[in-house]
Amino acid sequence: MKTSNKLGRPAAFDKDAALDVAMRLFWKQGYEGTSMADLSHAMGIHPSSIYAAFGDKQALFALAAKRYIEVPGQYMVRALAEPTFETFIRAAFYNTVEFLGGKEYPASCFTLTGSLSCGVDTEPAKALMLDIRLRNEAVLKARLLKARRAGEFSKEENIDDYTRYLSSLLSGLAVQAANGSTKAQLKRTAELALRHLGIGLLSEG
Amino acid sequence: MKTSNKLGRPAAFDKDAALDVAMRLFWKQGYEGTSMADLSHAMGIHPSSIYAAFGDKQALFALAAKRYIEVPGQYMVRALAEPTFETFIRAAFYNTVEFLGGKEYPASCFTLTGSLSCGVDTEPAKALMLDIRLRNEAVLKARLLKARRAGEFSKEENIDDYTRYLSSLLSGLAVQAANGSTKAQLKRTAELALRHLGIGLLSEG
DNA sequence: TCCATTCTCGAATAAGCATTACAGAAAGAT
DNA sequence: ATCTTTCTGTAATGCTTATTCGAGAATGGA
Repeated sequence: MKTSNKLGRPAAFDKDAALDVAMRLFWKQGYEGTSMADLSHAMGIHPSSIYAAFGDKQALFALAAKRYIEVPGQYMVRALAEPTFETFIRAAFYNTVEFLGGKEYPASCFTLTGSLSCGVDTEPAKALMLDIRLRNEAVLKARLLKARRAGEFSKEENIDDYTRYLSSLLSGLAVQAANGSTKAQLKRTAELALRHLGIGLLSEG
Repeated sequence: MKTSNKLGRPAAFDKDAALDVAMRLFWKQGYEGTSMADLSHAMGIHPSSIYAAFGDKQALFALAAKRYIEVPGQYMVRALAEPTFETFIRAAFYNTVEFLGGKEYPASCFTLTGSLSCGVDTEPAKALMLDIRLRNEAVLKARLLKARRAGEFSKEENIDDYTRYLSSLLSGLAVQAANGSTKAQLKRTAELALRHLGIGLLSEG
């Protein structure tokens, strides 16, 4: 597993690039729909080298999920950098539309397509996806609390309820993407959501 | 496959009851996560009897999906019976919350957990789930058109966009249910959605 | 009673699955 | 150049998968 070792034969493949391929395949086909043979073929690495470099299938999936969070999943973190509550919400929806409707990655969201349901013996994968979804909700909630402290968010509103509502709106967009919505359609759906939230339209994109 | 035949040994199991069990298992574990051995065990029928009665796994899944539409999936059809647009929307959200939060069936929606992603050789199952989701959107759209004709729905609003927005709101609730939301939490999320749609609160339930 | 039909059940099939054992190859260190 | 370490690729592992074969059991009709 050590990559910084100078002894021995060097690996013939780029570990990050291979992990990126695995992430995309899990994203597209889900944990159960992706076999080690599929992965070996797509990554261009023989199975035993995959096991040597990443561990077993579940470990590889966990690493793919980690990469998902750190690379494409950063779209929500970028929205968090927005200074005000309103610009944050707008950026959250805008970035989500870009993310879901873009061509660089499979449509829909890794945390849903990765494993929404599964057999009893692959539940760790499902639990991992659930964990990420709940973490994202926690991040959203923290931002709402910050907005409340800044006086940008009504004290009448229940933070937990509003968090779940926002989360469900964003998940809804992910399902729309899985349904085949184009980026333009996703954008108009997001615009409707923002309008009903009482927040202005998306900026150009 | 004929059930109305009077000749030969009669089946030792109730076909409808067995199909109901299969539906619930596919609903909970998804197409790929459910093996024929799982089904055989849960249905209490030996594999060859399943093949004789329902055909192969994909055919059984299709029959389970048909049953889903005709029995638990009727919650949206019941909402369609509401006389006005506003009572329809309210009933749609209320019934969805009852459906998702109830204990009779697995949490979340069959059309998502059944197969949202899959390997290349099980794509018919995914396509079937997508087809049902798109049919449900079409039903929603037809109701919106009716509401427009009745003057209950603004002519300014784009019907297709509004349909997709409603659909994404309801899908979002299904993901919330999969995330572990209780019925009470789902209800409050739905209430927020209705409030932002400009429609009154849910009636008691 | 005997026949025709259809179901049940255990066993078998062939393919695919995740995973690993092993032999050889490639590199840096000495 | 040799040694040690680590990677590569082939082939095998044992298990699970969906599906079917064939023998026996159960029924209604003649």
